[in-house]
Amino acid sequence: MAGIKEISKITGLSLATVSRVFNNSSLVSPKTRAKVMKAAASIDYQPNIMAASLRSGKSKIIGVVVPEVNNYFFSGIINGIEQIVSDSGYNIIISQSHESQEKENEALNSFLKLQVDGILISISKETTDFSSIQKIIKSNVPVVFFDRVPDLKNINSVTLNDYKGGYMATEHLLNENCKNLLHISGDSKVSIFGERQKGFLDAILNKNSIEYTIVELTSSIEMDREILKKTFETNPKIDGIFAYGDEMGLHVLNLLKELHIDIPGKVKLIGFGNANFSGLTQPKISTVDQECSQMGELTATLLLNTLKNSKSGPKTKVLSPRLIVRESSLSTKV
Amino acid sequence: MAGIKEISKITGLSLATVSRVFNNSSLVSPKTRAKVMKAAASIDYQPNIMAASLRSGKSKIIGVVVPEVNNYFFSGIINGIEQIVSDSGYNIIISQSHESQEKENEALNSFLKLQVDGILISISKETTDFSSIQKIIKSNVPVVFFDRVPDLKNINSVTLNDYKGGYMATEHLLNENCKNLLHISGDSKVSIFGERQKGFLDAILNKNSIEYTIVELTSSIEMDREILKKTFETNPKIDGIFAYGDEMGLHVLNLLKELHIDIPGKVKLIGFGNANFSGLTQPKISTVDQECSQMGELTATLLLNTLKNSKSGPKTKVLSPRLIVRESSLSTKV
DNA sequence: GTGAAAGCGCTAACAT
DNA sequence: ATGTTAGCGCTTTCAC
Repeated sequence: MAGIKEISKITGLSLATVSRVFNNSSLVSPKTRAKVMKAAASIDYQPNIMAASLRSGKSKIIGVVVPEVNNYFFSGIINGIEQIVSDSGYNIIISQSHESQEKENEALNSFLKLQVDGILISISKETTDFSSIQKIIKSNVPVVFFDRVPDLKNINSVTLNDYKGGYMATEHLLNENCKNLLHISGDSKVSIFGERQKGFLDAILNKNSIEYTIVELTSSIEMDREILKKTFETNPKIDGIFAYGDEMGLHVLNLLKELHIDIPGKVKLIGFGNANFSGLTQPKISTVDQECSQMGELTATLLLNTLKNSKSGPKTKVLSPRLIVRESSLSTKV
Repeated sequence: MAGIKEISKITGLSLATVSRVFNNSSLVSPKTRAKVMKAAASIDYQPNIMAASLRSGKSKIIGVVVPEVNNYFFSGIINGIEQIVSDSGYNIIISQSHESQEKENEALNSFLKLQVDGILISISKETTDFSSIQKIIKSNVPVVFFDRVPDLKNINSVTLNDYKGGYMATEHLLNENCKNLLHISGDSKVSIFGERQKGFLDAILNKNSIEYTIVELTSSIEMDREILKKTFETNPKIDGIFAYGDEMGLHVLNLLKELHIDIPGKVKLIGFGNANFSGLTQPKISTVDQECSQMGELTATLLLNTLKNSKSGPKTKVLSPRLIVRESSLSTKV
């Protein structure tokens, strides 16, 4: 591995000067800079980040923890992050928690050992013990939470207004003349699902003659199907469904087809998340967009700013969701 | 940041001894080891990987480059890799090329600067210039290619037998009595798509009275739809379609529904990749499974072995695909 | 089984 | 504008 020493030898300049060239210090003459760059090219020089980090205390690495990478929403966020971070000289490293508290802690520890300069994280559904997270915060590594945030004070966060999203989705069903709603909720202890549920309830509040059911599904899809089947049998008057996610929406679509219940004829359906397949189903699933790319960009920007002006106090940003009306929730075919 | 020095101070032992404890050197007495561990726990010690790497020349980091992370296949591979690597003490860092040669090179360079111990990569569709890759290989960082491999000699690789997959898919359509086949191909210059196409052609070879068409789609989905529409108009006798991927299969499904052509009644369809949504469509899409998890595991194992026995010569592994028959290709409804 | 000391490649005072 | 030098936190001979 050819290093800075080699370049110093070739050019006859000191290590310091060579180093300065690569750190864009203004205190180098153009001639010297050119000479160094030429030598660097000739030996195919790659700066050793490890050494630089060790000395400077800055690794130029940002750690990102997401529950799952194979997910339209999170991968959209990652793309947003990459976009912002790419020309700032930082590298990002991605870890998946696979919705496990343990793996999340492992990832966080790895990041610490790697001396990352900052951490971006959306916590797992399972995470209820925030001690690891608080350890990180105390260790003075800046953290920005996105989408799924822990219930802690004084943290940086970028979230979606899930309450509003739930409200909008429900309101849309009501506008389409649904009278008997079903909300298929995720685990309401997870912040985002709880908020969507609240939005659902508040949209119905004060509306007359609207009935509703809520089922909270947290198990396997096979079990969920059975529960839903029972729900439809018990409650055949259901004419509007708000599913907490598009994937669940797709399952509902298939289940109702099996039960020979027409969507949107008999029952209207709306999902959440604007997954890539939601516009490709039959009928196309109405949904709520989560502005993932924007969320990624904001999250990264927030961290980058914190990295610049060390102490600026915790910042919070809440994005507004966007209703996307497609075929599954419309009485009039499009 | 509490370091090894701190522990040395607390325990009264030398730096060397403390270091040995964390490196599982056998030359430490159990008593000493216990004392060190206790001290480490008391100050919440995290080893500094940067410093260790710098000194030892081993970063314990493996870099992974994939075209896209939001993709059932690649994320499956990543999971496979994680599984193998997790209890080996290595960290993995993931970069996306987004199918761009330039971003791929950037990722590779970042890895080099980070002094990764090894690289796992599936090259982008765009990559035709292998100079960056050859640079890495020459730099003695072990590389294992998976799925999409460059046309180079003496490389480690784990691939799917895409030829066989194409053959199987086509044979299946023939067995279902299709007489006029359409193969929707990806860019045949990309190794995997070229192989699938060859498999398609060979399966038809020597079969009597089978007609076929191949369209190679490499542009946007809107353009692709137009091309396909024309193809069906020009060639109304098509009764079997082999699409190079499940996403394209889904598009075909929707397009044919618009054109009021029944699947599988009038036309049989098979995709490739076993994407997560392919079993959730109406009808469910028949496909070819790529054994992604197994591929990830093998890829990681191959690298880990190379990392152990430095020079063992390039290894090559080819996996067999698995036919998954669902509704879209069956005459008899399931 | 343990310790002393050199040094990995680079940066950042400080000096010139 | 350039050079000298100390040292980041750890590993690793070599000595005892």
